[in-house]
Amino acid sequence: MVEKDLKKQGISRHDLVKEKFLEKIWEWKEKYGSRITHQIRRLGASCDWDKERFTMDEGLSKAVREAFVRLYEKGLIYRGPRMINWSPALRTAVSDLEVEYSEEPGFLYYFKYMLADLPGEFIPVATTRPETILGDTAVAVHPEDERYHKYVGKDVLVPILGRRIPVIADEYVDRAFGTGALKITPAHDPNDYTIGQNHNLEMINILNKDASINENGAQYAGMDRIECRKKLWEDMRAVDLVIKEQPYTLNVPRSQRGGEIVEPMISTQWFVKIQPLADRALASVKEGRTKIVPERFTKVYYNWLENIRDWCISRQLWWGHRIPVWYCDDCNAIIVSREDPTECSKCHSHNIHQDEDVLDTWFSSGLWPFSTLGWPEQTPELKYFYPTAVMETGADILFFWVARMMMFGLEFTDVEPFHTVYLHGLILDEKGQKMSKTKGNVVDPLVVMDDFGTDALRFTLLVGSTPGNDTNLSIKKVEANRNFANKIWNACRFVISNLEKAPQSAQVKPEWTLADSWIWARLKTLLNDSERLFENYQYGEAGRQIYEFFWSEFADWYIEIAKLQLAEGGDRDLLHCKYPGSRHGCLPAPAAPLHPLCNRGTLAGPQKDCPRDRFQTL
RNA sequence: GGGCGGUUAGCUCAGUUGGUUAGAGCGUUGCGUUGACAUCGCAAAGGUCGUAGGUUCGAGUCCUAUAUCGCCCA
Repeated sequence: MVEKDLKKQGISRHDLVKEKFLEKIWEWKEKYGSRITHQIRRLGASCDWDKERFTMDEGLSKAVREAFVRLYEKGLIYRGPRMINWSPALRTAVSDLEVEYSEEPGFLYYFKYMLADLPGEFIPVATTRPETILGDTAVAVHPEDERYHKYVGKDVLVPILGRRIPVIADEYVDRAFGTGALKITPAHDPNDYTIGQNHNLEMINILNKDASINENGAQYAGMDRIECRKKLWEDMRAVDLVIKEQPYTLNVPRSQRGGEIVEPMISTQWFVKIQPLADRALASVKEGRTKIVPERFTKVYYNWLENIRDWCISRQLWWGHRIPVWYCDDCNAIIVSREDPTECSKCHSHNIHQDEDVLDTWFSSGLWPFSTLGWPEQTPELKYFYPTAVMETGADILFFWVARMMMFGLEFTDVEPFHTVYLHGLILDEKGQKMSKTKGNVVDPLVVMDDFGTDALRFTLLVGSTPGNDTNLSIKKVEANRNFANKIWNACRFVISNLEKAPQSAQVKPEWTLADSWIWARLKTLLNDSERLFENYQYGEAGRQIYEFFWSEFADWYIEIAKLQLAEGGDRDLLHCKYPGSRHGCLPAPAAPLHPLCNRGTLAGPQKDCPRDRFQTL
């Protein structure tokens, strides 16, 4: 976000010195961080605000280091060249999860791979990214493909560059797709990378960090990849290597943050060997120690963990937790340490420097349930608050966050961080589009609360949807619920004012009328039902039933009847909280289950007009 | 390619062990109300619950197929 703001002013992060840039980020954090907490407070969240934590806090940094070092010592963190997703604009690696794919129109380019030693003969090959030809190190065909069988083991020539590369046979090749022959660019395509490893192919990186062509691209060096695609294709056409272009729908990988095209590249990065962690996280849900609500998400969770790949945790950014690794400039030792070292642990040289990279933000977030409580110290807070009970979060970060908390929780504490994960859907804008800082279509809850009140918004958000399903935020709905909040308020006023008029001390328990008995029975049923629904995480249904009861039965009927009863005079138990020993109170009763749904009306409102104890009869 | 979700009243959506005339909000129509509430009340119109089969005494709810929209993963 900060980089975007700067971009509007024509500044890139790389134009600023690092300190200046970090300063800007802290400014942003102060501004928006406080706005977010302000929103949450206004929504009436009952939090212990003294325990607020921020990812970059001192205590969390300590936990991050501890976690990194432990994983490293256990052999679960390693550094090495691997296929990663490279974001050219941000100039950093991003994880698989941060890449989104979009279908876009493009072309399938057909061209000739000339046989090196058989003049005039060629293998036709199709590709969607011609510029990657510069990094080709093989052509693959299916082992049983009769068309190309005779060429396996021979060499072909890379167009323009003239490098000799082998023709190999691999069952991965789909005979029906394109020409049935596949060019292999192990350094710039994940599938080719796998094939390249299996066949011990050379990997030729052809891209610089800004996705321009590097020196391996010979005369194309320095061109942007898209420009190179055009130029190379023209040059190939000039020497009769082009067969045809065919319109084709591409699946383009784009960065979730910036939106620009992500390039698969070989790069040296830090990774977490994730399999052992994933196995435990998987087992605890399978064996029921942690439950996911709604249940259908367990399948999604399984599927992800069962097919997980090592997690690339290093980012070439300036903001974040620095990787706690130092390199010795004299003996090349790698020092991984909880404390900043001053000398090389091997040769005691003082010529050491820290790894420039920072950690993926989700690395620290994954430690959240215990890093915020002082871990690795066995603090009283940690003992009391860990593990917690219910983790409530958006379904969209099941992988990013929930799965990582599960994995890290089990790895570092041997206990699941929570017994239940409740996933809500997304609050979408009126058109059903995801709200995001990037898109700028965010509806500020503060504005909605100014217009309709906190309770109206709370009630709408909690009641207006069904677990795990997305909700379009409709102002009409907020308006309707504002009317409900108003109804509660007025009903409360009526009851309270009549309580004040009632005899101060009724001596005998008054006779119940039919209406009294009816509303009491209904209330008991409602309380049972709503409690059951709350326990089953069906907040929406609970809210609807309470709404229905309060408005259609309590307000429309009981209060109307009560008016008649009051007019007759005498003691009426349900409106007489003051009767000694009475635990009945029809107003507070429906207010109790309403409290989590709209706590301004049920707490702040009545409290103002009426002593608190009247609302504690349940 | 695999998986998940939606498809219910004019609009936006509820409806979780299958059970009497399928619900709400908004909108529409009519009537009413000067004491909790006009940010209101009462009433009405409006639905073959995507389609086609199946299971069952009974299906919006379960099964199979299919259409269509959306999301996730590869």
